[in-house]
Amino acid sequence: MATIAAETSTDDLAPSRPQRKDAARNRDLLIAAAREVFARRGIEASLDDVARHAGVGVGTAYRHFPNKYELLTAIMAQSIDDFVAAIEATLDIDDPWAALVAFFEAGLTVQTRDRGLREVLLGVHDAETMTRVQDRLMGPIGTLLKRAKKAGVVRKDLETSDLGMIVTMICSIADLAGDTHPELWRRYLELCLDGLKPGGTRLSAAALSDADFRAAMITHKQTVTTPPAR
Amino acid sequence: MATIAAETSTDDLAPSRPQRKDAARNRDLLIAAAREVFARRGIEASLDDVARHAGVGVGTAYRHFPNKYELLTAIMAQSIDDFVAAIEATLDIDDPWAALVAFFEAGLTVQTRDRGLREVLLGVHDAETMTRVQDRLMGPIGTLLKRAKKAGVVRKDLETSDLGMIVTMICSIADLAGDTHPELWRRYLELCLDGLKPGGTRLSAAALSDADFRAAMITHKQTVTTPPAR
Amino acid sequence: MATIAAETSTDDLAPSRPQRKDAARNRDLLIAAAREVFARRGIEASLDDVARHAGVGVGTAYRHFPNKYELLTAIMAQSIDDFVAAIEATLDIDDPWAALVAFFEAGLTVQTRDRGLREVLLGVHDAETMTRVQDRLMGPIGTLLKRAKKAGVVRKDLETSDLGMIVTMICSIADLAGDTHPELWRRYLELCLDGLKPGGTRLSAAALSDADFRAAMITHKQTVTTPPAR
Amino acid sequence: MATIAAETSTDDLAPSRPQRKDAARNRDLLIAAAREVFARRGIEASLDDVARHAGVGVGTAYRHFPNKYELLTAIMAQSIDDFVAAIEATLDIDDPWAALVAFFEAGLTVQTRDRGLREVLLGVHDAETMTRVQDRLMGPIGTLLKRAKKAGVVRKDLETSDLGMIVTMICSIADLAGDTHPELWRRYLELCLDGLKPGGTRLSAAALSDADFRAAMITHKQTVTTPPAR
DNA sequence: TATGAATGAGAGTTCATTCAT
DNA sequence: AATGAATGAACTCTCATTCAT
Repeated sequence: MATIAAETSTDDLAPSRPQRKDAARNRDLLIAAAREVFARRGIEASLDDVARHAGVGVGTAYRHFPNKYELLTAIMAQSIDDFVAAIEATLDIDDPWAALVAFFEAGLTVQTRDRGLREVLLGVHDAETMTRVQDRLMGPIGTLLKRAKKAGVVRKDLETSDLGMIVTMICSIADLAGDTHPELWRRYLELCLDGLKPGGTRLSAAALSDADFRAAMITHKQTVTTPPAR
Repeated sequence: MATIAAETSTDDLAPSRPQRKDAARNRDLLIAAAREVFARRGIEASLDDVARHAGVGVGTAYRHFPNKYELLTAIMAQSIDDFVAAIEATLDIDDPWAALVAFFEAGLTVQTRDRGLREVLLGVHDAETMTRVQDRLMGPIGTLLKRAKKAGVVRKDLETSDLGMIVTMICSIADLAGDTHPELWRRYLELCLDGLKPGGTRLSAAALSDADFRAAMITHKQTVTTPPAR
Repeated sequence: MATIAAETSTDDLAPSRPQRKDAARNRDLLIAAAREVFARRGIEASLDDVARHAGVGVGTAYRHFPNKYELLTAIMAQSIDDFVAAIEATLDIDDPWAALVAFFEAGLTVQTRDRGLREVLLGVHDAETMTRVQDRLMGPIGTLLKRAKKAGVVRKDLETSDLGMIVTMICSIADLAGDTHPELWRRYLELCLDGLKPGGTRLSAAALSDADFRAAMITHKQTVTTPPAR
Repeated sequence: MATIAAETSTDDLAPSRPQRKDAARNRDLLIAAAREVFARRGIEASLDDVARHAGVGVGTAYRHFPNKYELLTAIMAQSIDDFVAAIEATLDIDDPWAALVAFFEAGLTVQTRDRGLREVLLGVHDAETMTRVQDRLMGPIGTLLKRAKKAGVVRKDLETSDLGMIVTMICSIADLAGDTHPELWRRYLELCLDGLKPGGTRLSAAALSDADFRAAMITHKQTVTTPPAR
């Protein structure tokens, strides 16, 4: 619900900087292009590609965003807003199992469509973004799981971190077959869901604690994008 | 058991080609070095690094492999050798369920240890090697699955491609937590295994056909470098 | 006294060109900003910085000056105004030696305070402005020198160009120590002054002719940017 | 005498790396090109220019030197060696005044020919190089001055730092007129030398202490080349 | 006329790939 | 056959200059 990213505010009262017409348009073009390019080719795509895709020069990209890293962060802030919003919405579903299923579907629908987002949520991009995402998601996820457990619709040994891990795990289906079979992930979600139901065999490995899970999503690769540079 | 890679043939008599042994040795050195370097730093590591690690010049790498990308493929070939051997070994296990579990464990044990290998498996587009690998794996996997189905220990709607997908999917756990929790993947394997048992809910998405699965592992994303490009 | 730069003329009656005043004001703002920015950061500072400092857009800078380099030249023009005025004032000093000393002090006081100005003086290649400046300076300097020679307070082999060269030369002291020892140049001026007195040894190299001196200050090094380039 | 820079050592005993034929040649080409380009255009010249001048690709430059900064440092080490050697050689001159004159001529002959060297010796490049230069020069310069003073051939109020300042100061003549009148600096050296003789007027500003002088040569500009980067 | 957004060439640097030795 | 030097395209980022508003 809350928005990290932009504020296309009421442009009638304060005419502080009216010029924004074309600039705002280009900014939007850039963001759209970046979203598309990163979604398709991953976050290693070059800014030249993004600019070309937007139909502007590289310099324009650098006028709007101080560097690739910030552009990525800006885009992802939006995508993550959508992501979080979709997940928070599932809290309104009464049936605990349906809510859980909805949670998975929401998360996966968003992530499977966007390779860049997947990479960012795998921690390839930066710690800060990840932390903010986690701050907003761990609560809702915990709630969802608690309710499902209380209702007895999931196995008792399931923990919060498991849900995150499972989403991430199923995401990788999209890396393999996303282009040609964009809905294939549903099959594996359903398979996994069956595994989440009560009555499963004892799990030999413990789940990550919440702290470890958060750390795992952050400490890791991080090779890709230049860090904030100071 | 069978080896794709080396052909340590026996022409020690004709002194005309004394290099043969050295060449094979260099090839192995390179593959070993590549696996180590890529396993640690991912496939973005430079070939110079690999060559240095192998104690040979870059040129030598290019004598053995037309490009980085074929080297990557070759690595996979070797790993897949191990992998295939391990899997073929599971055919000897009488209990169909135990055999299936052994299959997963074999595959995952190999792949979770090697970041580069995982990236290659998710990203390679060398049709030929992939094809060869698949030629060797699809049979055994099919057999494993058929036996499990006949014994009634897995759901009927499971298909061969599912097993490959699931291995790949669980692999991604290692991307997240492999460094700090190297055995965590077992938890999610067990969860998935519970989902494979009979009595699950109907799956809404069809599995990939064998052909599509093979294509999915091949057609693909261009993570590495533009291929030969002319 | 006379001003190259501004022409705050008086057309307040005809409302056809009410901008005239604003334009002149902007020009002055720009020059002031440029001098401050360049004085502090050297002439490598960007025009965006200068414009921001002046509180105008870059475009405005380009309306007033065809390029960075002409702006630099204009700065010099202003400084030279001060410089020339200060120097002309020394013509009123009766004592020929005191007048000469006053000339040096005037020139150096202005130039040692401004890194950008020094860089421009060492590096500008705008023939026209330089020429105009020289037109105004060569006369007074010649007069000063002539009087000093006639009075026998300087060596006979001194020529007009020498005085300019010496000023420029001593300026470089400010590049070295201007920040921490802003008055150090006086020491080297005094040393040089002692060298200008009669009775020195024969000079092995001829002074530049006035024409060559003017050319030397003009023909030149390209520190700034490639000129208009088409 | 001692050499910081290279060691074109005895290539007959240890054939450690024989391949160096072409590589060494290119390295030499690069150094020669760099010296020429930097001497002519200053240290802001681009590595592309240097490489083009050497007839090699940029990549080659980067094979031999990790970055522009190191290339510059390497070149300058050599030039500075020459510089220091030339100056040290003047210690062998018996006549104190002649030695002093020789010192100035040696320093200026080298520096006036090379704009890049001038910039480096003005502190534009890096602190370490400067420090090393100073370590080697302050001693000899002090000796030269002491002898001249004892012999009574220079004014008593002259200090070590003055000699360095004067060289730097006269160097700027080369910035102005070096291209067209490469020997003009001699005129101003002679003028200054006359000013150094005993009997001058009292100097109103104190000389820099040795420490301040060293600091002045270092703390200053430093904007130009990228520092070592960690 | 003033603005500041857009442009694109150019700088430093890396690395897959080629080729002389 | 092996080496490692050479190449050049590509990447990120800056800035003088142009141009639509």
